[in-house]
Amino acid sequence: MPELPEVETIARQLREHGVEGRRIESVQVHWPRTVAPLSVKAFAAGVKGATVDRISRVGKWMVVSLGSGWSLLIHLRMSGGFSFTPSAHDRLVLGLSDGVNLHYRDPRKFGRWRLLEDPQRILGALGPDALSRAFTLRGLHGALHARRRQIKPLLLDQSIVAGLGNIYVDEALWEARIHPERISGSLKDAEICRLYRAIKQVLRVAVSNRGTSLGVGMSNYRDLEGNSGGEREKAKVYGQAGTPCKRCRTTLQRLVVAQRGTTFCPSCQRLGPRTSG
DNA sequence: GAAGACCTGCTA
DNA sequence: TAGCAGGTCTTC
Repeated sequence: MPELPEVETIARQLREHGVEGRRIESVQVHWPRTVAPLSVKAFAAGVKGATVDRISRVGKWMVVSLGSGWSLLIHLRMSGGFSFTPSAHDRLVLGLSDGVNLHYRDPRKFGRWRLLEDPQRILGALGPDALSRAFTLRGLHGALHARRRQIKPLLLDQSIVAGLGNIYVDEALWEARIHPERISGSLKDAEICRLYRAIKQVLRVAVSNRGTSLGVGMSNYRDLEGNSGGEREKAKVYGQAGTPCKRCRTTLQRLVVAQRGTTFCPSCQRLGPRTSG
């Protein structure tokens, strides 16, 4: 489910709901793999009694800094989410001070909670966060020209830039008019510039819309208020194969790039030089 | 790189 | 019933 904008939305809502400052009084783990490689016992022992100091986000990781000096790093993967009320797929429940229960649900059980003394052990492997100042045009240019890889899988690689997933890569490439299979090292300066701006813009708009919802297949993204997000309606290409391109009216096409479903405009996003016109 | 593994739920 | 899904990790 979540890419950068959804994780950002959830982190903000946890803060707005006053989770920061609360003490974790109880821990229930219903799906032990969620906290692997720690045992449920070790995980609970490390978390119980700690205070939630700060909730932030790096890439797709939610970072919960604890009063103990340790950090809880939460990755929602495909279907993780939070609620203050129980639901069918609760995998972990934190009992907070003042009787608040924070329920982590995750139907597909891919999500992971890591308890670490040094969060850099995980965050250090990430590239710059796509919405941070550390992600620069120069840096993107260098990363693209340093390799010869298809641009889409490169942008999905969290060690290059952190936060993009399948939806926003397709959206950004459409916005920048770049074919998803273009080789990174072949992109011209003007294209890289368009791409850089498109990534920032697409993510900023999505954050201001409080994240996205799939609608196709599993529409289980819900923010803490139970809203499904508004970005879906505004997707320019994701999930829109077969409909006209919003820029040129050409029918959007679907293909598979690096094993990921991909939608693009065959007219706006060309692989090679135009053969005519 | 590519394919499989990890999982469940929804749609065709 | 098969096939697909917003993500990563491991193993060829």
